Amino acid sequence: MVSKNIEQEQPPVGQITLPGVLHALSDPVRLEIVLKLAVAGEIACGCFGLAMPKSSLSHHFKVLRSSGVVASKRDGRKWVNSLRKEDLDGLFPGILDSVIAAGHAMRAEEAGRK
Amino acid sequence: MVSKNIEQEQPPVGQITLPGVLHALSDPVRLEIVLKLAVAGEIACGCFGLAMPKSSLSHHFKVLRSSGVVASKRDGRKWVNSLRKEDLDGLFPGILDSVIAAGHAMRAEEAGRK
DNA sequence: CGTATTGTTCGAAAGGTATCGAACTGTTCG
DNA sequence: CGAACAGTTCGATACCTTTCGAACAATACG
Repeated sequence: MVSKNIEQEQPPVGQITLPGVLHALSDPVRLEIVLKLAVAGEIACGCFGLAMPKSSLSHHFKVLRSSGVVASKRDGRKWVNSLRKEDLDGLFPGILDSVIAAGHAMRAEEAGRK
Repeated sequence: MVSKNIEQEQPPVGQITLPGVLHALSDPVRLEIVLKLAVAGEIACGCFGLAMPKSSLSHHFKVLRSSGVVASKRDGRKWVNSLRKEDLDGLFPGILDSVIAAGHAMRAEEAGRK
């Protein structure tokens, strides 16, 4: 039996909902995660520069997975996370791209205002 | 003094945040309100076919206003609500349009599945 | 096998959110 | 003025979220 639970958490395309996705993206920590994934493609959970306990990060990844935004797969002893970009683009064209673009702009502006 | 409180609730463009907007849109009731506003342009609070008490509706409008998604103005004894489309498009290009399009597609699919 | 690594799960505390009924404010109209 | 209307505000309840530490599982490596 291979990593049973996590795969079940990730819904098929037909079960992804618009409010669910928007809710997942509406948390600053999760938005940050999505922005990094958008740039890096695939990252393990621990490789974010976020100052949080592992359990908090794990919670946010669970929300991202169960809403259908992020896919996670085992690779050795890490988990490799990636955006479900094709699924989301097929369901809600343009949303992911515009949120990512706005999120990056937001971060750039925050950095400039420091 | 003219309708003092409500205007203060509506933030200037500089105070609208991406997580705030996404959170406002992530509730099914509020998403429904936004979709109707997108079609109708301007609607009074009571003119939604939503089966809810006035106080619940009022709460959702408050969230929509304080996140910067909706503007409300007095007109006689009604309130006229409208989307802050230009402000949102300026801040987060494409997000509102893609959410509205996805929301309408979602509703159409729900109707077809009845 | 034992240990380190990576992340999950559990339980609890603190705060936020949705929902509702009842009371209230501001506006129009007779 | 007084009644009707449109929506807000208040208080209460129930639920959901975020956050954290501690304990647990799965994998890799010596």
